[in-house]
Amino acid sequence: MKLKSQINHVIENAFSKAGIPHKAMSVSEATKAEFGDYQFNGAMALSKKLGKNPREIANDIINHLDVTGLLSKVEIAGPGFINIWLNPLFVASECQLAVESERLNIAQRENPSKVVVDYSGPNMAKQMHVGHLRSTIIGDTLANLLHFLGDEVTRQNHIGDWGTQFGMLIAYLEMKDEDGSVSLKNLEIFYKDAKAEFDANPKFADKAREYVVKIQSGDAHCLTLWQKFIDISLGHCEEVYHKLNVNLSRKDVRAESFYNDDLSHVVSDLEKAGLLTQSQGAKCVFLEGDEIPVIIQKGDGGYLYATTDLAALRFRAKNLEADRICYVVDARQAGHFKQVFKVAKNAHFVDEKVKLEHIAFGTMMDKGGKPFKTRDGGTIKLIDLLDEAVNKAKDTINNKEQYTQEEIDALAKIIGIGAVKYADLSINRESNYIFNWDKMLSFEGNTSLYMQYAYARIQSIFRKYNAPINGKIIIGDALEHHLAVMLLRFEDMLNRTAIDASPNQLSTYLYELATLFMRFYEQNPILKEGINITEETKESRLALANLTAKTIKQGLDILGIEVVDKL
RNA sequence: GCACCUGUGGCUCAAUUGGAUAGAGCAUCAGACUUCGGAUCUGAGGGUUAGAGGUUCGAGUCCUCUCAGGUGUACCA
Repeated sequence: MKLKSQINHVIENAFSKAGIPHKAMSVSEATKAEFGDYQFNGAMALSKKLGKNPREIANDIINHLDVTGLLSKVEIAGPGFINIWLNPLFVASECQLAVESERLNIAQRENPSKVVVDYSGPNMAKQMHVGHLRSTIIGDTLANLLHFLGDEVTRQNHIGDWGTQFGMLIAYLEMKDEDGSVSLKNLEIFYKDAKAEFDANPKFADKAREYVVKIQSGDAHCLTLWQKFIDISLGHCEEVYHKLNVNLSRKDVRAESFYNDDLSHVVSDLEKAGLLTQSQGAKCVFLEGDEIPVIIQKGDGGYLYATTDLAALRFRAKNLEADRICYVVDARQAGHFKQVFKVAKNAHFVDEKVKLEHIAFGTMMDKGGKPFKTRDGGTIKLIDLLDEAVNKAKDTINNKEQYTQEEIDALAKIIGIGAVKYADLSINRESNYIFNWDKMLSFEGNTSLYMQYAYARIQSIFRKYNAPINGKIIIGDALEHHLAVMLLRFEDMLNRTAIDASPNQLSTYLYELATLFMRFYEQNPILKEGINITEETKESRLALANLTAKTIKQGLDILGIEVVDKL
């Protein structure tokens, strides 16, 4: 439920009844338990505008506050904070609605947006490495989240399948004279071998250059070779997506080559709009305030990154009719996107009201805090990282449950992949990322395993109980109240996370929720032998545990992390 | 040179976008088990939020300067 807006509504009513000629600002979650569940800090801000003492204003507000139903207590504290306690009966009945609802009583958007999320974008000439991890899983999480909230999401995998290097690669594939299934097993080696041949053999180099032109002009033989190469390379990526539990498939691929035919139109349309300037032989757009222009067409007639991006932006805005376009790309390209977005709007390729967002994430650093260099060979292939994570997870499984080898494999996959994803998704995406193998594969503290464990414990209780869980939720003590309010905050948090496109808000929430549940569970036993609680209390606690489990599962599901009933 | 980003306990990160006494995890130390699953829970120590000014009822958050690090900076993507 949208808890905040309900409380805000009550405050707004008090504002109008009290005759305060201002819009009420939103309440926020209380920073401490002793301050209640929510707090309203607006009285201080209004003090100057109204020429009144903030405590007086706060008093005015609470005197006109309709506390029936929703709230149980309000209090003025400090300079004019209004502390708000929710009515336990209201909290209980809302939790009840959530636990009985298919989607935890979370509303689908009334006015869904059409959102394009551009993420992953691997280069077909190379194997995916650890640097591709962030774009892939942050983008996937964002797409999952927006979809869950009811937006119309289009995932776009803007793969790099076009450019001069492909002439060399397909010429080499042809030389190898096989279908590629052997030679393309390792793209790094294939690329290196092709490059060596290119440097050593002038005849081959000529052919490679010739093939570049031929692909671009639509030569059937070369296009067949090229298609074969792309298929195999894309197959490698799909293997990674599958292991990563990422929702990207072929239908989401809209490659660079897709926009190729439109590039000349981009140039002519910019020309018509009077935005193009010849400079040093190239066709450029100069933007106000920028020293460096956006180069649209090179001196030799070739097109650039920016040209393709403009074509893609126009396609997404006009053909896909997007209201919001999110680019999940490394923060180092901030300047590029700032410029391209501006050009797209100036040229009316994209309507002014369309939101263009660069969902930037920090650079991958090594342990010494230096940027991870892709050229120095030091890259770790993504697929190897994932396999390592799964192997490491296998070692940590204490085989109390007497699993079969097959079950262990399945479990290790869920734990290991979850750990890798969570390690990444739980940190603020904008800060630089220190790549640390140990931390990434650790299963202690704030990791996905903690949430998975909490979930499994709850399922274990249900197995023991072995009866339908449909009791009534009653808030029995402060800890239960705290847990229940946390559960009701889920929807507000998801909406905030969607606006900011910051998965770490979701992971922080889940960790807090799981921690709170563990405390609740230690303090308030449910089925423990020898305890003396009423049947009502037991059923209420079971229902709260059930809602906790459902919420954890739903949250992890958005992050693309699976849960299991037994660990 | 110019522009942008970052700087929070020993380490890795939070901080509801300007709110009350800056919170977690790891590590360290001390507790709780014939476990409703110990992959857990309870507690302790550890901070002048890089530094100096400023704005205001109130600053880790906004402004200015300094220092340190990172990134970008015309035909690669």
